[in-house]
Amino acid sequence: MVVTIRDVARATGVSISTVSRALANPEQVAEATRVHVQETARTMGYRPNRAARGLVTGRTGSIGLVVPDLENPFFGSICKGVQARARAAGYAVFIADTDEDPLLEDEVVRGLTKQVDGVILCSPRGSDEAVGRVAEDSSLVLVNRTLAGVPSITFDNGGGARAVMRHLVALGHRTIAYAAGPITSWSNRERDTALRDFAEQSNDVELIELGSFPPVFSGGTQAADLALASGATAIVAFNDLVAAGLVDRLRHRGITVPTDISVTGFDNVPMSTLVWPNLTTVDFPRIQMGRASVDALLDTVLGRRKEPRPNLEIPVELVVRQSTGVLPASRAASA
Amino acid sequence: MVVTIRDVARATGVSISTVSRALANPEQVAEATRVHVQETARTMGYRPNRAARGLVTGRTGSIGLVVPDLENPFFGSICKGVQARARAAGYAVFIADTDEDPLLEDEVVRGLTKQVDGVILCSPRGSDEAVGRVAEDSSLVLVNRTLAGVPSITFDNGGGARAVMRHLVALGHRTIAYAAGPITSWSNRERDTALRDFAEQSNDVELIELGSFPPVFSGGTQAADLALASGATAIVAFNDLVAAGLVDRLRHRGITVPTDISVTGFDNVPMSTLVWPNLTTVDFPRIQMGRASVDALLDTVLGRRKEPRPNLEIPVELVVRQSTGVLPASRAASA
DNA sequence: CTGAAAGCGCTTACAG
DNA sequence: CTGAAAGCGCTTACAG
Repeated sequence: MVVTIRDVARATGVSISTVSRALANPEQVAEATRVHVQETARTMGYRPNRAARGLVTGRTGSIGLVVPDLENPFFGSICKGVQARARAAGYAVFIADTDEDPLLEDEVVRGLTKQVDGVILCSPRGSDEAVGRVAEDSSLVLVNRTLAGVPSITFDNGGGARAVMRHLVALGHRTIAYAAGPITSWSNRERDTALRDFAEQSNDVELIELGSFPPVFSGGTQAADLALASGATAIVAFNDLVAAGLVDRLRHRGITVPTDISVTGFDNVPMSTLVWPNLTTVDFPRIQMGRASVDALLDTVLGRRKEPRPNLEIPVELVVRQSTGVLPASRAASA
Repeated sequence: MVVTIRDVARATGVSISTVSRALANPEQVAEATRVHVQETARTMGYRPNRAARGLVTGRTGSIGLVVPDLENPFFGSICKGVQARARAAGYAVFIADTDEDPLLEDEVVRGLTKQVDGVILCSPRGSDEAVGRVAEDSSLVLVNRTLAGVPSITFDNGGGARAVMRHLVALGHRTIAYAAGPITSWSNRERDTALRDFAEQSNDVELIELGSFPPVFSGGTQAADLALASGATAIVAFNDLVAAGLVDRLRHRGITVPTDISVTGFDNVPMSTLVWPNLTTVDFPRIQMGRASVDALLDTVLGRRKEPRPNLEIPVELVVRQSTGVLPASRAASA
């Protein structure tokens, strides 16, 4: 039922070697033969068996993509970018969801490594040691984190955090709270450090660290009361979900955003324009990151690049919407 | 660098046949040999090359998953379910995003079919003919749509629609509007039919069809003004995004949900609890659907089931939240 | 420019 | 219970 190279050879009257060449290295075959073979292959619906090809070439034509949670739209977008670019390059994509479990991640990557030419790993949780070990026996590109000696792509978290601070300061805010994400999160550390450095370098801005919260809606609910008690006039949330939780809890406490207090997020997930007020946030071009990670992987897999390219940082952009406003006059004195 | 069955055979002092058996069919090998081989294989970090195995067995150990849009959380959840169940069954998952393009879908499925044992196809857009043709030369399971002779899994859209109607009628509503989704959408047709049938069978309920809208936030924005003009006291939206757009536009028009008018969605996406008021909606257990689709595929691929199982319908559940309320007294007369 | 042959890493009748 | 051999569908030196 399924047509093989042998069927095409028989139908064309040439050897399987010639069929193989006509399809994979057309320039090695006489024009007449080439055309005939290609034509026949197409009408017969022949598609080379990739597994068989991979066995001899050592290339599978597939890449692996490992993400912590497919349900999270952040990773969904990355998948989309990876998928699109991989297809354009003729690669198929294996996907694996690690459920935020570092052990599962390790197991999954190892299971995948034989079946693919390289792996794109979105691993916010795994330890440096675990990731480093994996990098030894497979071509790896890290997304959203760095590790010495391993190519990676990250967003410019620091730049985003500074843009947020500049924006809030321009609106008159001087006492700013940060509702941090998981301490194990690389993104969180980058943002936190940039926020703190910014505050230290401007002598009249105070940064209040509210603590670490789950990176979800209820994390924001928790953080809201602490933020109010802290006396901050603006709250920087670890991400949009936390920001949404903050806004919701503040409303229940009778506080209006942005009239009474300003709130910002990170990520610019679609939801950020669905809550009211629309969230001021930092846009992370996730599809672009997905595409870039495929390029980086193919660079190393195909040996297209001689000098190692340790990390590529993707610029991000502040998106100002309705959740930030000028410092309320009544609070100006407290600053 | 990579360890093959030959390396294990050499290290163990047996033939590669025995190594193969000890690993794949342990009961065919003497206990002592089996233990020794298994032990050695493990310490050497041997993993059978799936491509090579597939070449001889005719089974790839992989399945394909084709979705219209990975960025859409609805499909992200399905992916997650598919992924989890596939891994549990020892299968790897190829993923493909068709960008809502029926032509690309066809091409992608054909490209995949050689590399996998079967395909799970989430294809709300492709024509019956196109899908039928694909079904001929690959093991297929359809998600969220049916087609004669092809196994499929769907949600009980009709049951969900009826539950919504019963709920609204119990709250006193008699004039109910439907903001429909794309007319090409199978889910939309199912919901629409059930809503209409329900209205026809109860002699005092009127269903007003507002027309077809894009299944996104702005679709709801469009529908809101039509709904208001229609005189309906409750609006059933095609999905949660449309419902969110409706609520938002109604607020801008000075209408309060649910005091003045009730709104419901479908899907129960995470966002439905982030908008205010939280949406009354119909929960679709998407992860469960992902898992069920893998089971259905393996049933046919592995021939585990003799009689064909044409369609499995997954029950759904009404989730009552804050966007629906009793019919306002001022409007009771108009019903 | 083309074909015969070897071989990629495995599984599985077939003998013993 | 175990091994030698054939073969899955391809690619690629090696001859010609």
